[in-house]
Amino acid sequence: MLITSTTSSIDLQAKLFRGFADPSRLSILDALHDGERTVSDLVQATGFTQPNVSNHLSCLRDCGLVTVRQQGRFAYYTISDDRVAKLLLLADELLADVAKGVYECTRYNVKDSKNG
Amino acid sequence: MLITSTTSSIDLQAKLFRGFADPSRLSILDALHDGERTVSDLVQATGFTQPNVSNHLSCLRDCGLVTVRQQGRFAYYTISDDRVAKLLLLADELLADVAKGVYECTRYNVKDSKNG
DNA sequence: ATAAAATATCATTACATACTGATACGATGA
DNA sequence: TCATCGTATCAGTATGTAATGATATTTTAT
Repeated sequence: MLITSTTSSIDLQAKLFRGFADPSRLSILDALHDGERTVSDLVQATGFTQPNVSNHLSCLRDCGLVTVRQQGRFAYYTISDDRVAKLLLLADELLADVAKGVYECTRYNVKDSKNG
Repeated sequence: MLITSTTSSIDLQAKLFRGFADPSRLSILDALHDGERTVSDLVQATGFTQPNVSNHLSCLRDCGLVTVRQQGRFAYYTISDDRVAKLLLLADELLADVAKGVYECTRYNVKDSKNG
């Protein structure tokens, strides 16, 4: 594979950010903030359906943002890297100043993560 | 508006990350890294069409990630906040370790930002 | 006044992806 | 062995959004 198009750093970055660009996944990451949780824990914490949670987890796992520890029929998920939490924190800080603009931005409409 | 559903912090965060979750917008932000640029500059730097660049810029502007300075018929765009660059840098660092997983993640397929 | 340049906006189209319901799989306990 | 639990996977659907081409708007130059 010589002349093939290498996936640029920018494309990977975009893909990484997509991992964070969904309220469901953010809710899950938020629920993982205090330590490892089973899928059922996360289902209960978020109110999402179990397949939905599992799908998002598999996405986050593939991207290396969370890791799994299998124990019996339970799967314990954890945030894999401190920088994930760091990134979320930095985003929150930035948001504190630009929240109004983000809120009013009509380009994309994120549906409410709660009371769907 | 009393009983209305307040947009949660998580929804806003997701929306903010969406601003970064697109290769075109990242390319534009990347091109803005060294200072302010006109729309034409960005069109040339990225190879995207002018309406496309303008659309993304208006999105980034609404979200407060870039600011504009009008001068004659030119519009000079700048990254508005240091933390935007900081966030991108942190993402790059994280990516250095999880890139393989992100690359192999099949959940979403970001199309190549170059050679479209 | 006219033409050209720089930018913004609009409608349309095509595609990506989040969600759901059904189901399969593996592990545990009776 | 059988039933149940926890989790993963799949196909189908609906929706959101990025890109395009056309056009409007404002500014500068001749």
